[in-house]
Amino acid sequence: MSRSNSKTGDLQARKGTERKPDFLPLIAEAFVEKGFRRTTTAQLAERCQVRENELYRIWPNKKSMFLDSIRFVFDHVVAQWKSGIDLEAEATAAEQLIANQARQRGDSRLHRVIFTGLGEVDDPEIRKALKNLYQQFHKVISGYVRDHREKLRQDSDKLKSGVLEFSLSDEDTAWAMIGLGSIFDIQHELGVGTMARRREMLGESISSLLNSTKQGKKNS
Amino acid sequence: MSRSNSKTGDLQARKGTERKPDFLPLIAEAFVEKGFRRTTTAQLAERCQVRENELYRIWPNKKSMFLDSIRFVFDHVVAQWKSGIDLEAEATAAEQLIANQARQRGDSRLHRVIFTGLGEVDDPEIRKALKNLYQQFHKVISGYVRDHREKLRQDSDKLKSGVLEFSLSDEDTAWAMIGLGSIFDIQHELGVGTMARRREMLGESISSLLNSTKQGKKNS
DNA sequence: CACACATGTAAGTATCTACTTACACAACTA
DNA sequence: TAGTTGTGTAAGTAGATACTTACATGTGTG
Repeated sequence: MSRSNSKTGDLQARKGTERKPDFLPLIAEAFVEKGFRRTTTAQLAERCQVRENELYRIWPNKKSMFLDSIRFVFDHVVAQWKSGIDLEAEATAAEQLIANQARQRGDSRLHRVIFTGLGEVDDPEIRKALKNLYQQFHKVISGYVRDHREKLRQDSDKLKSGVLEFSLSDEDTAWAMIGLGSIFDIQHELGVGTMARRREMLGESISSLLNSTKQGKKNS
Repeated sequence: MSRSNSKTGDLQARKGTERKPDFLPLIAEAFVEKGFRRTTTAQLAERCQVRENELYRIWPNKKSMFLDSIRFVFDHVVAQWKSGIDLEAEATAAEQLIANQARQRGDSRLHRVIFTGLGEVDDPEIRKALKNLYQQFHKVISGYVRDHREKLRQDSDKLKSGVLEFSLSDEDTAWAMIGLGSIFDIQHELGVGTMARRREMLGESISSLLNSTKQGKKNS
């Protein structure tokens, strides 16, 4: 009867406060589906198959459940990115990320958490958590952009001399990629266009920004 | 004492149901600041300097106040765009729009309405209104992109033959521009980076997409 | 003036919901 | 066994808030 199995699908596997890791995925899922305001603590308890006060023994209030959920979903998304990238492959990580994004994006529905969170930015803690989330995303993606362009530069050196200079900095490019992902999510959420067209838009626009060089730009 | 002055700052200028155009800007402003859920009908009434039931004589419920506000803000933003564009100027409308965006964006805070609205997309009416809003934005911007590129093509013909072919379709470019605007708003909202850097990111990335041609793209 | 009707004021209601409290029961410890 | 501590159940509370109702006060029209 004592707990010995450390992880199962059984919600009774762990006891009391230790069950936080069991509950968090369920709670995060609820927030992802409904957002912060529209998710009630009663619903959260029901998903976890406990009473509300069990949750309040773990978290002090609903907001901290939400903050934990933001972090959880972020970790989940980044892990998903990394699992889809083969470092041995000939395509750069950035290229693989684009290809995967166009395929997977919309599954995680991270944006639901983010958008409803953005409606609560008056709260400094939520604001801070979201800012942190974006900055971490940006850091990861910037790294991919840098590596990608490094490789482009090396390939270019072999053919002709002259250093490649890109239109946008790696950092700006990374931000732009995040923005393009956002509009993809919004289109998806609202049912604008078809999935095929959204994918094309995402893939083409990102690779255009990734690869556009100053030489390649218009005259004047 | 009777109403004769049709438009003043005075909220008593019009009477009853006719005062909708007086109230709507104030209501829209409230939603822009706080979003849908966090704005209470009591606050709306206070802003309009009437009791709540006055508002309920005009609108059947809070949601339809929100729907009207979405349309109002959209009109406001598009009017602002157009007022900033000089059709006689040598720069294309798209170029002027970019320059103006980098300067003005963040004033309207349209995104607040949109983001909190995106948290309510379960509601079919709100979903529809937002979808419509995005599609109208897209239509306007697509037109700017088309005109801009038309001019580029004409200029190009004079110098050298060979038709310019752009990396992205006009439509995809327009969507991408909207996405880049979104991330600008998000950065602004969260206080990520400085305004100068955000502006640079927005301006550079948009003009890169606007002007990037297939010839200009990488080899292979 | 008298009547109909629109508008303003104020109080109320029903519902929702985050969070709490009271308490029974079981397990471990002395 | 007795006490303490942790866990589960159920009910409750206090506050917020969308929306309503009752009624007083004009206001225009015959």
